[in-house]
Amino acid sequence: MPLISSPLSDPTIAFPPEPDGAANSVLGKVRLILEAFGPDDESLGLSEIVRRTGVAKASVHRLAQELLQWGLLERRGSEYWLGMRLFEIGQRVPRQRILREAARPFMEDLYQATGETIHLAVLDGLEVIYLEKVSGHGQVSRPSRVAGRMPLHCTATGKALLAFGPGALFGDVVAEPLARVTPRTITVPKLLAQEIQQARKVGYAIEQEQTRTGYLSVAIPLTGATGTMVAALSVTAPTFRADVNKYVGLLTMVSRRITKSIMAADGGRS
Amino acid sequence: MPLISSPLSDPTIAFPPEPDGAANSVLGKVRLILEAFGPDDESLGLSEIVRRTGVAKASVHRLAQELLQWGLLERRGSEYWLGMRLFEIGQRVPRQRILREAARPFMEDLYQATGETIHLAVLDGLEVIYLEKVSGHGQVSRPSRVAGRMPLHCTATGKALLAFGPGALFGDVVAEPLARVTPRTITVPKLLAQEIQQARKVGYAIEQEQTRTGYLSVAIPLTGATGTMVAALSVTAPTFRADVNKYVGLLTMVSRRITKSIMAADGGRS
DNA sequence: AGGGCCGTCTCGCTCACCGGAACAGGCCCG
DNA sequence: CGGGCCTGTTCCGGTGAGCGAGACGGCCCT
Repeated sequence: MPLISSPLSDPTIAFPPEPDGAANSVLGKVRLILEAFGPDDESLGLSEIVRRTGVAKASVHRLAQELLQWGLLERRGSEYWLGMRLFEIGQRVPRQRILREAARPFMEDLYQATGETIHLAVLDGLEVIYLEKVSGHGQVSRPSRVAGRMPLHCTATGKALLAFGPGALFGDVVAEPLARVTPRTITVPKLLAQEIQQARKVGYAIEQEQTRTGYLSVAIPLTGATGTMVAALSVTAPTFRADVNKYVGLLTMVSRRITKSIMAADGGRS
Repeated sequence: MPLISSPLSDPTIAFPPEPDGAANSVLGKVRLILEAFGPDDESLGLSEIVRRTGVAKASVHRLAQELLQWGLLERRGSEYWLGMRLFEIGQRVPRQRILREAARPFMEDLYQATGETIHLAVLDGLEVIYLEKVSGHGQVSRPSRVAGRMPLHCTATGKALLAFGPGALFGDVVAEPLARVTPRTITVPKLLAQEIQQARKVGYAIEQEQTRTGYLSVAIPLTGATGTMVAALSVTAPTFRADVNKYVGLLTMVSRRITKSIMAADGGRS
């Protein structure tokens, strides 16, 4: 909303880089345009994009034409949509492609054996990001999404990553206050540290109604060729019918197989 | 390989726009850089990108820094990788997200009922592009990939799209010679037309060893809210154990359910 | 017919971008 | 050892790609 910090001052006097996120480079504008599309937006009109980005209308129009030609945007009527080519390029990203291709069939097995939701997640920044999800018809109100992000401290996959991932991670996470997601979410660093310690001991992480009331999750780490932690695999089930021991058994078995599969496919990196 | 058309001439004398596909806009360069990463490339060095794109090294370097900051590229050592944010943005593309989210659980059902590979595909240009794939551990040599492309005339999903998609499509496809993928691939437009006609009559499309020897596929169209064709769903199985009638039955049942599900979720568009 | 949206297009100024060239480090080979 | 040859990185002056205020026409409301 605040377009310019001080409307009276000559803009040339203001801080040249303009402290807000906007950039005056072409790429900066393109970034603003593409990120103007929220996770739930289907399409946006040109003026709406102008409103959200703060970029001049003529510029948005010009850049949109070029993005259209590339296929990063598509157009129906006078509405812009994120284009298929974005999906295509996104699927090439190796950090998700390799893991996903290796884990997919095993996630299928897990789903068949449990009938519950299976997640594959990796660490990105200080959050987990879901690479893949296998689930049935269960209709919860706000379901998790592929490529969706979640905090580390309230998810089973997040705890697994905290326990078996980079050592400095825990410190960074508790540096900021831990968000309360449900009444049972752990927001005290000390308690979280205990859980992580417990996870290290038993080899898996667990979360009960800390992400969604009525559900619990069990997660196990996946290690890459070098022995470094790269991802986590989890089963999520309604608490009333969850069988934690069963899940742990299945996950440990599958985890070994996936690790072996990754090492066979990938030479050594990552 | 041919760097400059005539190595002796002063480059400033050469055609200023350089007739090849390269663009002299920032976005054009960025496109070249991102598309320098082939489907199987994991990482590229800066010089390799320069070689593939033909963009000046200083420019690639500068743009790469900016892409790095955005997260579209990542870096380990001195190698560039396509970055996680690309995956994230790609998953927001509505044309795949909506369909995929609606179809996912049903594809799971199909897989459980058949044990065979299930594909979800849409039309993009004159090819099919796979939005989703559910399969087991079967290790074929060159497996299909999510976001991979295939010709329309040799795949079951492609024929379904030809039969129930836009009317002008067939003409565009046969305008160019039909590539032979296996010995059984149909390369004669007349024969293809007959198959399409047959598909229209029975309501599904079939393909036997026209994409891969030893395998057949059955596909069914999925219609959106407006009644327009939007996608196709298929079962692929080794010919020796394939049960076409069973697949047709399952697909027709599931197709109706997905269509209903899409209409419920999506208001009316697409 | 007026006011408010919308998308489109023009046009001269100017600053972001360009890219040749120089630089620093690693590796192999003579 | 030193001289190629390969990396990735940095500098810097010239310039044209990109910029955005503003004008314009179409559409839907009052």
